[in-house]
Amino acid sequence: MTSNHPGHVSMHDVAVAAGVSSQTVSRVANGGELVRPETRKKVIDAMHQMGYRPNFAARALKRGQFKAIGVALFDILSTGNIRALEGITREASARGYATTLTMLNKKTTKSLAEAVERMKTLPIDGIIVILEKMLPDITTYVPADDLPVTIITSAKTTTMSTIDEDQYRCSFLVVDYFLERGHKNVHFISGPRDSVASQFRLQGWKDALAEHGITPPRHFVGDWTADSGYEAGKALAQMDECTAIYAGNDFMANGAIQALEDAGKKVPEDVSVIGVDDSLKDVIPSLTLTSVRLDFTSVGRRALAETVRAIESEDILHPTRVLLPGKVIERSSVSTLNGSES
Amino acid sequence: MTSNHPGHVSMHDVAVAAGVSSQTVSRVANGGELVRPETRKKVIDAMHQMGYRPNFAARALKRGQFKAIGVALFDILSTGNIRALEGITREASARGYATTLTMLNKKTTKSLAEAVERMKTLPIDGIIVILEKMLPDITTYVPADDLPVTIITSAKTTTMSTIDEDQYRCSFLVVDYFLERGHKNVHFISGPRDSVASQFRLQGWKDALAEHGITPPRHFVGDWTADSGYEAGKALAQMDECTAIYAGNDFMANGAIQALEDAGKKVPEDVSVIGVDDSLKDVIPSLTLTSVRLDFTSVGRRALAETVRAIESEDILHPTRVLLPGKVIERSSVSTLNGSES
DNA sequence: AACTACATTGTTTGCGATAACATAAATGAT
DNA sequence: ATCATTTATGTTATCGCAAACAATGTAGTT
Repeated sequence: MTSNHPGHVSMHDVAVAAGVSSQTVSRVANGGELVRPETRKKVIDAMHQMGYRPNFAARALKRGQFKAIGVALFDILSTGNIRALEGITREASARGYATTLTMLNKKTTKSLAEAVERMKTLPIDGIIVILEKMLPDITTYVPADDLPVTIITSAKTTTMSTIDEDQYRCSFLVVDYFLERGHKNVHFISGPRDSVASQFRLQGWKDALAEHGITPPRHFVGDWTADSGYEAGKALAQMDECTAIYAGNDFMANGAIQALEDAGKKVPEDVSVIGVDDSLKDVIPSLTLTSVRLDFTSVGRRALAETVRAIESEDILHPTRVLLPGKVIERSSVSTLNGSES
Repeated sequence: MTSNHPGHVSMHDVAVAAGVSSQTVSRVANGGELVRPETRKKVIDAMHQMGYRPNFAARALKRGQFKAIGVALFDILSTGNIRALEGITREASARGYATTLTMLNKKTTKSLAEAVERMKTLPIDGIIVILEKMLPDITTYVPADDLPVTIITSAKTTTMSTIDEDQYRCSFLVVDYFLERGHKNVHFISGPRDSVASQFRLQGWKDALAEHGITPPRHFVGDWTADSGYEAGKALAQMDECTAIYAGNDFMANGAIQALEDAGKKVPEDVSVIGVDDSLKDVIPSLTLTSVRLDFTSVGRRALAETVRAIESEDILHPTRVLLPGKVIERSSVSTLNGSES
């Protein structure tokens, strides 16, 4: 070892051991063309024997590329974000990219901008931001153009590529599902106001009902927890005209169901309920809750694919906007009412 | 820009613009000592104006250090693993380290060894493996000595540092909690056999009972899901002597409770239940389930701290083994029996 | 004035890998 | 046999940064 980094075996070391030039070692290391089989074998043997591993920094310095993507997220404990992260990591690994994680704290556009700047000093070629929370002024943030940035959010912006579940259409899925089964109206328990997802679903719910000439009733605002769903459910149980409840996630749906049953209403006989996330399969035995499954893993995969596309493309690409549709997973928390049209 | 990496501004570029040598720029960039305030200002102005950011690869090549930790995990969807990952990432960020993620697929020691080898080509200075699943021959795997490896597992090995929740003592916590409240025996619904956590908890449960001269009853083996807990609960409901159930996680506990209630037994009046993970707070309204909270976030933090310690220490450290105690979060799924000693 | 001590800046060098070019050996064509 | 072509290998230069060293300047001391 001639290096000043103790313990590291360089190409030159291998070259000396194999009796060739370091360029030949380089060729062998990179799936070399034009190396005689015997030479190759000599080099490979020397590599193994000396425990050679290419130095990432040197390679990156020469190539100007890291083969790595930085991922920034605000909240790692939410189901959707983790699934997205999983999708990103798996797709990245399949494409030979590594994934570097950064946790963000404050949910402001300024902190996002700072985080992106900080990430640019990291060994990465592109950035994916998982932005569940609403940043009202996200549209004003224009990233520097030297590193592709993809954002997982439903918020609209024309300066970066975005991708997400189609939160807006998710509400149409649910509303139509209820209406097709004879329900006359759909009550909504939304997530917190600062969630992008919530805002789009709220609008979608209103629009979906409006499309059928139905006036949306007052909606409830929860905080994603079962307890907040329970509160809403308690109030909804008093409203006799309420036959269909659309909850922003399964936790709140579960809370609402509990409240309904505590108030003597049966699900789905008296009131039908649909949640979102399909997250309770393992948690509740013989689960009956019908739920919209949003495929966040795919969102992650697509986000990564888009980022890599931008990295590997020569010229600057137009920002794209992709929205993936959800899917109703049918169980038995929805009943069909008499006089149904379908 | 003189570089062949289009868009990149190098120290030299800044140096020319500021009318100094690139070494002076370097000094300013690294919290420079010995630079005259005016010179520093000139340089900083030039940096900002030109949008200079240090090149990570070059810096790493020179320093022989990446300031990054690789994290390998088999399963990103389990609560414990995510929390551990969160702890690692936050602690890393606080210490100026980045976190690079790798997903493993097959749960064999060989695949672990391969993954570690592959990770060594990444820009990282140390490796943390989150190893929830049992690898029977983990003790035989000796990592190469050029990169510190810390493993999050309860399995014992003398070749690497390990850290985990004290799964074994977790059972003592639960058993003692029940016995102190007058229960004469404790039934156990364990997780799957290939889980390290399960194995240690099973042994702990047996030993804790034995310490009080109690013969452990037949235990049930679940798969972490509520449905498997329900099955066990159905059987346990038939056993009149069963007053206390220790479930390997909250999902199975929840399933068991459902089964007990379906069989006409009340919780906690007839049967008391304790789960592990404290993971249902947001999921079930007015949660009553008493549960052991394992602080996986701390495990992650400690794992990172240990890895960094090994990296930054000059000489090779002895592998350490750390086990963090859990804590019973009291709610109301446990009743005190008549004739209790305490 | 001569000298020391230190503050400030510049120059040289090399980290490890590889692109670009140069050279040498082997093969084929006429 | 001679020259063109291909194949196989070596040489040089460089990516951007920072350690080590060198060179200057400036202030304080006697």
